[in-house]
Amino acid sequence: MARTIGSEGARTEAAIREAAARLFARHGFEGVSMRRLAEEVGVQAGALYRYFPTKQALLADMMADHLRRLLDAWEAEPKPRADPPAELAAFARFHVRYHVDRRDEVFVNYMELRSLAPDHFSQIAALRDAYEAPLRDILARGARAGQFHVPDLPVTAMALVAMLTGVTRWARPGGRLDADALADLHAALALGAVRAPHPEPSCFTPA
Amino acid sequence: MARTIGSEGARTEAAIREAAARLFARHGFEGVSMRRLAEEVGVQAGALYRYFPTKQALLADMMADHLRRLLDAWEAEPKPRADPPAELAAFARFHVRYHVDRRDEVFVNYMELRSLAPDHFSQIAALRDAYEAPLRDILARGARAGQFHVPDLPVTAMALVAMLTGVTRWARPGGRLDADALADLHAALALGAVRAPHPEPSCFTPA
Amino acid sequence: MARTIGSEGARTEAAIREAAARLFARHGFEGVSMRRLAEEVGVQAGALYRYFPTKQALLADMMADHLRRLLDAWEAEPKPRADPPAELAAFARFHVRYHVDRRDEVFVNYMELRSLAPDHFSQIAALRDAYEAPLRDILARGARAGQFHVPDLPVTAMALVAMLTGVTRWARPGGRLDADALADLHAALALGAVRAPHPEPSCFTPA
Amino acid sequence: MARTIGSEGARTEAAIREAAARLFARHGFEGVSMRRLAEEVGVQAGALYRYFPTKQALLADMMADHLRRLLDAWEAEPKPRADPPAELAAFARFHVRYHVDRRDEVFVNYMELRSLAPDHFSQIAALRDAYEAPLRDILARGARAGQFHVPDLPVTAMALVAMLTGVTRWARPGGRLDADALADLHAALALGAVRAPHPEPSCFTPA
DNA sequence: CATGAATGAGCATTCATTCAT
DNA sequence: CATGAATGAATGCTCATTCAT
Repeated sequence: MARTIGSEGARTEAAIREAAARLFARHGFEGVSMRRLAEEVGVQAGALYRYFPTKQALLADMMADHLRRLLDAWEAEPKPRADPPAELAAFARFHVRYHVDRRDEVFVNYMELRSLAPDHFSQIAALRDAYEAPLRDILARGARAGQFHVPDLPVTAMALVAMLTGVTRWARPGGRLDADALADLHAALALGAVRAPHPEPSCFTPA
Repeated sequence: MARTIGSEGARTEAAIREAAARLFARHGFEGVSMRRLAEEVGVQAGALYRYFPTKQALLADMMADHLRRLLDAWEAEPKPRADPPAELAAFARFHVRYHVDRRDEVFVNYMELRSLAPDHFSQIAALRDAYEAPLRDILARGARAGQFHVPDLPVTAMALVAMLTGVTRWARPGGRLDADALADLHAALALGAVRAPHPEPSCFTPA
Repeated sequence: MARTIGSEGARTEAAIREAAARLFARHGFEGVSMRRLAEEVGVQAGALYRYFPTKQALLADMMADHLRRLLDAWEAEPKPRADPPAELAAFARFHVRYHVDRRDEVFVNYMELRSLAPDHFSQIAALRDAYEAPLRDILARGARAGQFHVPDLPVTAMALVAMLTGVTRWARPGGRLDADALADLHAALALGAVRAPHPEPSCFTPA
Repeated sequence: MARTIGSEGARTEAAIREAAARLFARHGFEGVSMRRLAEEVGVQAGALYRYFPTKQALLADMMADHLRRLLDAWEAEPKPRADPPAELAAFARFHVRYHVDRRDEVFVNYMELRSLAPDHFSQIAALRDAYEAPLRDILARGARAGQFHVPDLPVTAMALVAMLTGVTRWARPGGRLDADALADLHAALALGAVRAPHPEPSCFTPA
């Protein structure tokens, strides 16, 4: 019988990643043993080492993988251009929707930075910074245009990301609100947080 | 003859709490061994068990202690009354200042909930809920008064807490901004996030 | 490719059982550490846990195993029928011979009942009761036939077992008397202990 | 206020001995910690070391003490003289009654020999031997007089002691039979075990 | 591609014991 | 006479990892 493309091995590796995301999210990186992970996958512990040289490498790999897919997804997202408020809303909506759908991976990414050895850490930190760069750019352009009030760009960007990511701490699939509703609510909060406080001039000035 | 009040024992217990907060925050609860903790305190591992019956009990004790002191501090805080926007700003400023000054304890409290056994967990969850209750109350009153736009109260409260707490992830003592500056910046963001969007009527109505 | 049947694993497990019987008998269950046991077997302590999930389970397993083999051996023993004195002598001889040859296992079985958790305990107690049942049966039939004087059946059965088992406390292979001699001596004592006291009628009656 | 004769200290020491007998009997010497013992007595663990230099010394002390009191009690016991069967019955009755009333101490004495260091061990072994000497003497005289059938003196003595002591393994105060009933039953068994099998000569010889 | 057996270090916890007070 | 604090070694057990098969 013909083998599936990518063969057994590829399927096993995918199963390891999935199981690791689930277990690391629930019990923490240090709280999951290779034996437990192997059991979830349905192999012996030794077999995991065919796919990842160490437990730490598995974690770093998962985290980098997640961030790269996040960046790709943002690239692929249809986005408004040259309209910072619309862009910010789009970013917030995208961020919440993407994160709510991938709670486990996100949780691991945000919680287990401290479990990384220094060289893995800087690789991951660079990817995260790359993902947050467009947000800083949107805020900067909106501020220059007088649409946003951003007294401190880096702090504001980090505060918004913290708020938008916080949703993964409590949102559950099948909860009261679906991903779209959560995305809209958070987009409104993010937009409000930085909106320039006095659009009153609009009453009097032609501008 | 009576022992000196506050003798060795009390000092050792305090040292354990301090060292535990520091180490748990940096390496995670599961990432710190009792041996490592004892070394930091300057005793042998066995001595820790004179003060806390298990490692888990030490964690739960620290978390409950932190939350009780947080609740007490908020009680003691001079607060504006009957002015939701001012109250929200006060809450945000208090929260950021308190949290930035106690980064380790906060971090442990927000990260290690999953390390708690169920009964410890519910005790801690109740304390956290008690702390967030005044925020929900402020938002509710502000919304009723038309000062805030709060389409979903619980989600908004959690989003604001996530934003205000996020600062502990990156703020360092001696960083570019001091606690007061960070408090002001976050208070403005929080207020903006829920501020009712159209004060425009002021242009047209006499009100 | 299939592993050799009875490979390393099976040999290691057998070695653990043997070493455990020897060490538990000499130093008591609580007096033997898993490290010490592993050393005797020639492996690291952790390796023991591939074969027995806990130290307690190892003990219970050994005890149940011993009792099952004892029951099987008694089943397989050629026995006189319908002649209680001969049956009692056969039981006594069997018991002493079997026990003298397996001093360590017997000693552990009789001494370490208290080290068992309740569920393990009742399993072992049931097996012991099953082994002593035939003895009670022999005594009962002999008493009914007037061949034995048994004023209290359970007490007598326990007293006999205590006497017959006591030999394991001091008998050593290569001692003054071999297993058969010990068996005969104890059989005579047991028989005497319950023999109906007055065969005197033989003097006067023709019977 | 006048101190009780023997003062606090003597009472504490007695309490330690009592608690130790109870706990060692139930959980084994190695199964009882000095802390647990101290708790039972109502003092801190350190206080035990005022009375016994080590845990091992406490055990040896208890065991020697028990055997000395046992020897003294046998000395003080009113005994038949020059009538081996009556003497054996008296010994058996005494042994069972004394042992049933002091189950904990007896149990510890018989079980924990192996927990003794060599020098303590030989001291205890000598005392036990001294206690069993009269039994061997009775058997020897009875055999010489043709009243007993004793093909092997040391084995018979040990077998009888094993039988008579076995009662402590299951007898409970308040059980179906009281100490006297148990003593009588065991005396009859012991006597029967060694009684010369054929008193028939009495039929024919004037003797 | 995976197993089954094992290692050696480490874990949380408990121990008998000491000693200043 | 006793406590409260601590030690240092040991306990049962789990871990990430290795490797012959």
